[in-house]
Amino acid sequence: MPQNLLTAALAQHVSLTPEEESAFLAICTAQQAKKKEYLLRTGEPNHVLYFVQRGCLRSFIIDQAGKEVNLEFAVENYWISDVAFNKPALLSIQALEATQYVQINSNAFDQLTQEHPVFNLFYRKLLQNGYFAFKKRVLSGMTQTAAENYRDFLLKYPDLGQRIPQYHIASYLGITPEFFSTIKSEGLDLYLQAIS
Amino acid sequence: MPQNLLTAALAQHVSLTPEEESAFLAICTAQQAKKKEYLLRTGEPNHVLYFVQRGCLRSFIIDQAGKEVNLEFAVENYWISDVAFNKPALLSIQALEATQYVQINSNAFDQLTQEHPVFNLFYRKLLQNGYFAFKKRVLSGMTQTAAENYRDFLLKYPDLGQRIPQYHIASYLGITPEFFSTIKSEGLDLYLQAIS
DNA sequence: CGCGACGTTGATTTGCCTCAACGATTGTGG
DNA sequence: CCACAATCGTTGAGGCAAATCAACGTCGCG
Repeated sequence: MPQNLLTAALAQHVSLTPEEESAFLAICTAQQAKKKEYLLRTGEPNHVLYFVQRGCLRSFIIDQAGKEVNLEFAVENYWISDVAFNKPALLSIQALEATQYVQINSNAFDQLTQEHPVFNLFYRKLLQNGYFAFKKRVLSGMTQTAAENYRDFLLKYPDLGQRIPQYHIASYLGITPEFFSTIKSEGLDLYLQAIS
Repeated sequence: MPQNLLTAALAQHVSLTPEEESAFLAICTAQQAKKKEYLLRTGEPNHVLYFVQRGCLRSFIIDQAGKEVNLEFAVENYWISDVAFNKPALLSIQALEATQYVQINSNAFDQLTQEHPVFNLFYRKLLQNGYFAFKKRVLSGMTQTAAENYRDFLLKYPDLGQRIPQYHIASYLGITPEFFSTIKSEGLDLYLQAIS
């Protein structure tokens, strides 16, 4: 199992003894998904946390009009999951590229935290980061224009624009592919700003 | 100290022994704020979690254009805080009515979790609920019209519209007071739908 | 009583969407 | 290995949602 990325991601949040680290790795299972493969579908029972080692996953819903709306992308070194465990999933999760990932069962993780309380802190930090990111995104959605949100996207996912279809990015930004196309052609300057 | 609401809010998430409950109450301090009083300002050190017993708090930022943008309201029985502890605050928190609340220091809470691990679970649930709510709000922002978001607001805060100035609600919805006024006059039917 | 804060209304403008058409690229079966 | 279809990105015309700006009425409060 290629554990380097995963253990590095752990170390980013908490420092672990070798025992703790191996107890954690014991509840992880390495998986791979082909392009377009579903890991989870809305309504299915949901009790898994995903960590991407290579490739790209997306989470999305289908809105009232029947359109897919992308909520998040998870590329290398990202965690992704539905919103609440042990309930029917709100989101669907799908691979956009051939993807190597690790999955962690939430019940096994709960057990792990009882034996090794340090993982409470780890999970808390994970949650706080996600919470923080989405609070900021709500604010961005209220205060910024689509072109500015695109600039933020470029900073967060520098190379993803070259890896997946553009309409997925448009959907993530909450705009149509047509308007996204317009933004890009008008706003090359924004890109230059972003990478400078 | 009026503890009934607070202990009920705890019991909603975890079941506690009398010892655990009193250990929790020991780190809570009851406070009150006058209308318009600030509990926290952007940039200040931030290490407090708030629970509202009576009245109303709001969290907001000032955007690039200098306008206040409301992120959340906390009325009776709501928790509210900035996004990350022990960092300069991103948000400001202000009372919109005379407010009774309880504040909990995050460091004291950390200590509490070490003595009583059950509070890890409590905090985790609090975080998950908040995370969940904001993920849904990002999606709502992308898929719904302002009138539909207003309907959601009415369901979440049934009487708040009668308690605070309308422009605060407009700001929370991400629209101008003028357009909010238009929505309301056109969309009384939406309200009737919402309460039915 | 008078002033300032608040809500409303209307005219105009902007951001973004819908629909339609059209190249370019990809991939797949023959 | 080619031909054709499907997928994808782009462009343009027209339309709707919401913003901006300005003016005005109302109310609560000093």
